Amino acid sequence: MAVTIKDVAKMANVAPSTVSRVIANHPRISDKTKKRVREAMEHLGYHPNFIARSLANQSTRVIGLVMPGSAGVFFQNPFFPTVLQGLSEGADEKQYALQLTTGKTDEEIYEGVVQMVQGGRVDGVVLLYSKVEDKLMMYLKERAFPFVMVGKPFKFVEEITHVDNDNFRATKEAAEHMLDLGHERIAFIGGDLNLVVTIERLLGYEKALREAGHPLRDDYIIHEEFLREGGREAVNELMTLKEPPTALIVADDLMALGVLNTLDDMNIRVPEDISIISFNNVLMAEMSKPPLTSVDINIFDLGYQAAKSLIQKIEDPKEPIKRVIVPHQIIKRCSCTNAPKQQKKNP
Amino acid sequence: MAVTIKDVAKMANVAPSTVSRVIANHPRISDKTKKRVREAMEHLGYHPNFIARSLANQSTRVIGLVMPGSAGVFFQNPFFPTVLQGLSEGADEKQYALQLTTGKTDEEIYEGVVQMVQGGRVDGVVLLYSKVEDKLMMYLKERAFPFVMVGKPFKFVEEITHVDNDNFRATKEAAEHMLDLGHERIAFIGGDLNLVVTIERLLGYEKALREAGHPLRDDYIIHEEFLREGGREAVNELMTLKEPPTALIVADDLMALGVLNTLDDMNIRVPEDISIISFNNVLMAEMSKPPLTSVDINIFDLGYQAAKSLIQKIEDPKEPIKRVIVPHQIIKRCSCTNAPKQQKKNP
DNA sequence: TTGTACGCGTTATCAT
DNA sequence: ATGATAACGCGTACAA
Repeated sequence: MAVTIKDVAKMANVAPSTVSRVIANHPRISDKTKKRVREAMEHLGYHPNFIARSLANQSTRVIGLVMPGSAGVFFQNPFFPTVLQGLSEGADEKQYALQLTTGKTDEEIYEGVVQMVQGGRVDGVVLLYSKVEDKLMMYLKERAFPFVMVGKPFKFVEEITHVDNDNFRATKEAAEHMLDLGHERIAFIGGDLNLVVTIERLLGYEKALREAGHPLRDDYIIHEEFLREGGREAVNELMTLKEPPTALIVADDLMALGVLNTLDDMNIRVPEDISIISFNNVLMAEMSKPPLTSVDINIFDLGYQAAKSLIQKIEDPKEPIKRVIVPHQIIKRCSCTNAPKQQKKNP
Repeated sequence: MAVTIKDVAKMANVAPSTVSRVIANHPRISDKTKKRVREAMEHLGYHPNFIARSLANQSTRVIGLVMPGSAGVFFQNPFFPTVLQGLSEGADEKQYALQLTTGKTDEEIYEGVVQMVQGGRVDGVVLLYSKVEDKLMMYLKERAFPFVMVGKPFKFVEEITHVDNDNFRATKEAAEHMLDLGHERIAFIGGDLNLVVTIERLLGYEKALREAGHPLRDDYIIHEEFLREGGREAVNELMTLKEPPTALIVADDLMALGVLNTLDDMNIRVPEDISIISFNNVLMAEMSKPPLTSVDINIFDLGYQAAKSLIQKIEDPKEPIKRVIVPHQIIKRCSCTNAPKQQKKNP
């Protein structure tokens, strides 16, 4: 059995409560006993028991992390480890620990989080995604359990503390970058339409084109959740249109890498034949050939701010709803260039 | 305040202990009361409190995950999310939760783990790496606290349950693959020499060359922990040797990608001018140009088996020391080809 | 400034 | 088959 507060008390000739107070650095304990108690702790190799402490305090200093149901793709994307790093740093600063939810299906995850929450395992929860209809979010909201969302809530934007980029504006700027380069035929390759981020980005894209007076073409908008061959056909289709696009806005670097591969197979050169800009600016973006122009969304910060905000909310329940917008910035590399003077049409 | 076992007891007109027994599905409780209690639980929306349960049981059903100190690079490597997925699945099956350690420096991490362990936050620990002198490992070993290591322990191989690949053999096979293709000038680019995996792989490489009767050349062995430009110079140096290698064994796909880039800048073609084989077979390996021949080490399984083994050890302390070797296999793609007939020398 | 006594929500032992 | 009671280790009114 481990050494407890009582053992320390006995050794220091004080009451257990006194030891407890020393641990909490209670002000009105004489320096003399403080010292004596600390020596006893040292001597016995005492370490406070978190579990007992949690039970007494009704607080665990643990934050639950919720991954989306489609964890497979989520895990593979460099986005995940990077937010995690941010969360880790934010949590660490305030001495919080991070706990992961496991579970494959949405239903399993939901159950897991309910256990976590009702079981008192965690003081708060971070939702690492934002999707359109989210039962889990509604559950947390209704119970008024402390949580923050990474991404923009689909509903109740004003009522949910969240950390997000301005994806609408970011994508608008990306499109405008292409427009500035003289492109007119700009296509959009987005991800899962159930994710709010996809919707926001699509909207930004559309807005930019509309403002520039360009028509929105359905055949220029693709949605795939592909990492590997998935989007091959889609890109193929896109590029064999009568009027193929001269510029591509791709919602994710990883997807862009796939697109790059497909394009290469089709003997279409980047950026000579087609320009590409993508999102996230992960490590691979700069290692690809050509290096990708990418919108850096500061993923680490997303995580860091999320942790910070959640902890604030946990520690002060009166903390108001907050919306943190993490800045983005276009990192220009080599995958974009001016539009060809006369835009070729496929025969 | 949440609904407790007592509330349920009151509602069902039984003692709290009876409710507890119903939860545990104790055999000698009449079906009638079982039903009555369950109805009450349902009605009140009762969820057991994990913390209280942990305190009473002296067990948390939580597994602690320890990342290496250089978490930055570790996080960026696709290795991490993939083991994590395996761990997650293994833990989930047995209803265990995963908790991460935070902390930047080795010292911080050490302290964090000690807190976790002594504080009773976790029932066991997974070390996600194996390095040469590991204070933390010694600590766990000496306390006889349940833990497993992903990778081969540097010392006490027989005394520490671990999950690993046969990295020695894997690398030997990789080198033999090159030898079979007629290569004689084979270089090795490894990672951090403090990691046991690096050592094992180096040894396997050397063994293969020695068996083939080829000399070991110091200038053919490089160690870098680079993801980006880091290894640029090293590769440059290697390729401007009087007798540059015709084949490269790279200890990590991500590093290989960097090498590929450098090579491209130097106008050295893969595989025409030089063959490359690397390790891990992560997603990027098949998306690169050319697609990389890579040794698949079944990272997911590494995690899955680690979780399984740890849980066994937690639940049965008499469980003997185990060593789990996860199989590997060479995935042949396009980055290797026959050695050039007459090996060019640089002028 | 310090000690006493109780509660946090469960499980487990010992009765009945 | 079930109930009372004592842990589990700590925090905290309340008392002294």
